[in-house]
Amino acid sequence: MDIPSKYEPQRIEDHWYAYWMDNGFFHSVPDHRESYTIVIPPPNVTGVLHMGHMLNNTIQDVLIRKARLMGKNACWVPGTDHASIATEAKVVAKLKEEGIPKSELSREQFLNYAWEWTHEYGGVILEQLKKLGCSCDWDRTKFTMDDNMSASVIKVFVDLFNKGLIYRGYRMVNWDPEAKTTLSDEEVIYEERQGLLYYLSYAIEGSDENVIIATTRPETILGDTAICINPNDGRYRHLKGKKAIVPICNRVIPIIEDEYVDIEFGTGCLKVTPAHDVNDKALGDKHGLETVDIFNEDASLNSYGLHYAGKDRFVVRKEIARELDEKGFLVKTEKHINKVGTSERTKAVIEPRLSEQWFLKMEELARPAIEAVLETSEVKLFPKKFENTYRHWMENIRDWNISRQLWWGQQIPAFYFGDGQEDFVVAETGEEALNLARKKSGNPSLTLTDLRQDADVFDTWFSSWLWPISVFNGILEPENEDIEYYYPTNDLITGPDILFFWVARMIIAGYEFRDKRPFENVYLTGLVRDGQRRKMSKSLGNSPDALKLIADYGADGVRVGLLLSSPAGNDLLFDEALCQQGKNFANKIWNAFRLVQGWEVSDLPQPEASRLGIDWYSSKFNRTLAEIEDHFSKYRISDALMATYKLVWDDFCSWLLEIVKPAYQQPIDKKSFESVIRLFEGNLKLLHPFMPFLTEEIWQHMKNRAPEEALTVSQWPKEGSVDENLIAGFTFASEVIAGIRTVRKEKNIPMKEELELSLLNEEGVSKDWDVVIKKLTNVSQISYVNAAVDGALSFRVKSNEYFIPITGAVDVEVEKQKINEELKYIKGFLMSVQKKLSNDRFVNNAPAKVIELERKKQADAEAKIETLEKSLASLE
RNA sequence: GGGCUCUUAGCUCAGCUGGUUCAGAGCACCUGCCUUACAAGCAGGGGGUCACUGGUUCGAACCCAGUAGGGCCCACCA
Repeated sequence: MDIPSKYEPQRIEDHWYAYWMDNGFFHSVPDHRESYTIVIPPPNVTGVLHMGHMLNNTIQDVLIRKARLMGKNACWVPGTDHASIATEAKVVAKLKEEGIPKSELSREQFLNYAWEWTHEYGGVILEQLKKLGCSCDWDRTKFTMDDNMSASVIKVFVDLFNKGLIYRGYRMVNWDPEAKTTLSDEEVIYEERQGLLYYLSYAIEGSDENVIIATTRPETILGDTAICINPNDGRYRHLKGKKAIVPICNRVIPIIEDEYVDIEFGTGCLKVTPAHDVNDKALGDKHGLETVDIFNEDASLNSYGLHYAGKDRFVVRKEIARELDEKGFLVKTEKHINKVGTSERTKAVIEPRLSEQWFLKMEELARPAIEAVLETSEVKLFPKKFENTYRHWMENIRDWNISRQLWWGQQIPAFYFGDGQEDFVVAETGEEALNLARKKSGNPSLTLTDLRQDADVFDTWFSSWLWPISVFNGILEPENEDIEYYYPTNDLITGPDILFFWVARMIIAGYEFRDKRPFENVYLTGLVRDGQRRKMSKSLGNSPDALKLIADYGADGVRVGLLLSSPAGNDLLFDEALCQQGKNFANKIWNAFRLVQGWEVSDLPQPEASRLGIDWYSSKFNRTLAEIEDHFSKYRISDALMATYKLVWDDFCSWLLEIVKPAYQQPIDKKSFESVIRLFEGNLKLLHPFMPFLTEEIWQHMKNRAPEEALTVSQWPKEGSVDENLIAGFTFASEVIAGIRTVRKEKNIPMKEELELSLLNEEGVSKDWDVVIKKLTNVSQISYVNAAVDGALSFRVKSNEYFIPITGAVDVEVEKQKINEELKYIKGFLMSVQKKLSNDRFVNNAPAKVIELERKKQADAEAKIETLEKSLASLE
């Protein structure tokens, strides 16, 4: 046989991928067929493939390939995200390595570097997806900063501004002093850190009294503008209306009252620093306090920091604590664990900071998106449990801060023409802006050079929330053929970690800009974790190299490995052993193919066993097909795979092929051969979404096929009839076969030695399957008897008793013991059934169907006991 | 602190919303086999008080309450 006995994925994967591409199988254009669309969650343009990508892209490919086989016009749109802060951080770091600080570059120079970087590394990840077998329509590849993608973002912003949904606000935001930008709440990660609680003494103006205040951030006292006590706190009532003096800077600040203050915490007395704490800001607004910002944008102190000006906040914390101590203001310190917000990207400690930002009002926008998921189910989440989290977030949604103090991204199209709060206009182009500005300012002589564009860019998600629309250019040309045909898309596959960042906002955008849902189903995958349940991450070094895995196990093996244990929404505990299982499965199929391929076909009559086996497998196939469809409809991809796995490995390879297989070097009859090939092809179709490379290879090997006959573009099997009698008959026969094999094993009788089989047929089982039993167990003849056979080994299936005469003595005692054990069990079982049936309340209350079943159980058990007792008697 | 959710075999999970597909699957494990498709394999086998405690019911892995221990989301105390 010239086909290697081991499947060698490396040999064929690139070949078939190129073949599919050359024939344009993944490319879609609108036509008369029903569309099936997936838009890829765009990975960061400079990213590399990690296990999370592998998992969710495999799932997407399974769905898209299945849809393609089902005759739909399948379109999977790939692309990448500019990921403003992540990419900018990388570029800054790279430039820093080269000795170029960002501060020395102009915006244009920096952007040149960033684009260079993007072109160099961008799209690496897309090439990696090809290795995995992803059947994306690469002609449609998009990048969130492509010209028309950016133009879409700008247009949407202007539109929302004109609708009155955008405003500028002086707000407390999460400031990343490292990246010198704002972060959204979602980009802040809270960490528990051991810190100190400093007890500071403030003098009361015009008295000898002091008040002690606890704080974790002594450096912020320079920004204090009030002290706050709880009006219900008797300890401080006498301070009402007095003033305190801030140590070191000696500012005189009012003592105010507010129930916000927790009497139990610290000393029950709070220093208020409106510029550097969200809650203090609220207090400040409420009580009309002054705001003193003591930080520069890199979180070093400004001139309000007095002699600490220019020093970093953490340095100042230590130094000021020392000074306070020396001057007698520091009463004591205590250890204290507090939660510190850190930047997801730069890990820097977040500084709450007041600044001018752009906001999008969300409450109104969110309404249709809430309805769609929670009321009308126009958009369905899988698994459903995420609807609760979704509800919670959406019903408490806050306005979205969409500006970022970065350069990499779409620059906000707001143009300032003066220094007043309202001296700006918003427009898609400079020309339009100029027109508007002339009108608004009443100054017709304004020129473009008088306009100053806002320096900030949009939050990345402000471009990706349009993704399902903008990839089809549906914002700029709302009625183009593509958007009308492909939108709404069908399924979205992504991780639950970006449910709010992305999924919820896409739903919002879908209704706002298209008045339609962006997709129907959202499949939320789990996170990929390692064996110790740790999240896979580069920093932990526990994430395997995706490409190496593919090299080691084959793309199909890795795909199967990933899917085998990843029910929707459950975390996937990744273990390379799973890929090994996938690889083994691929090899199994490969060898089944080798077997069939090696058969010599001849014009012989079809053996009865083969006919029966083939009919049985057809039924089994159809029944499993229905199960698989059911699993797919519920997005239970791993169950669909497992059903396929068992069908192919157990039913097809272990049973059918063994039934049909001709004796050594004997030819096979033509009819059986053709049937087996047809059934094999059916298997390949079921397998193809999971294992595209292997199945295409075998498919093409089996017959010479024209390109349009490729498996990738063939047709998913149609539902067929299921003969339950055949399946039941086979199941019974397989138990008989297992019984015979067990006897052989226990008695060490080699397969080569022929056996004879007799049976007491109490079940009234048909003799049809005798031919199959004979073939698979090397039984020469099966005879039907009326009484137990002496000196034979026996076993039972249901109420049938089977006898195998053997040469040499049968150990009667062992046989008796076995029968007695069975008797004991079945009698116990009968008792429990009888107990139920003699319970009047059971008989009166249980449904008739259940009672009938119990009666059948009783009858079966009694019959079996009779059989057992007879054979016991025959052994006496 | 608020909300959601989970606990079934050594591991990862099913168990379709009380009753023979009720105790399952895959992997792992054990025992035989290099049987001419496949040792990446074949055949056979062992293994679970369904977290715990009560309750409802003729009947509970499944429903209710409580306990213990995980996980997720949101908010966040200076």
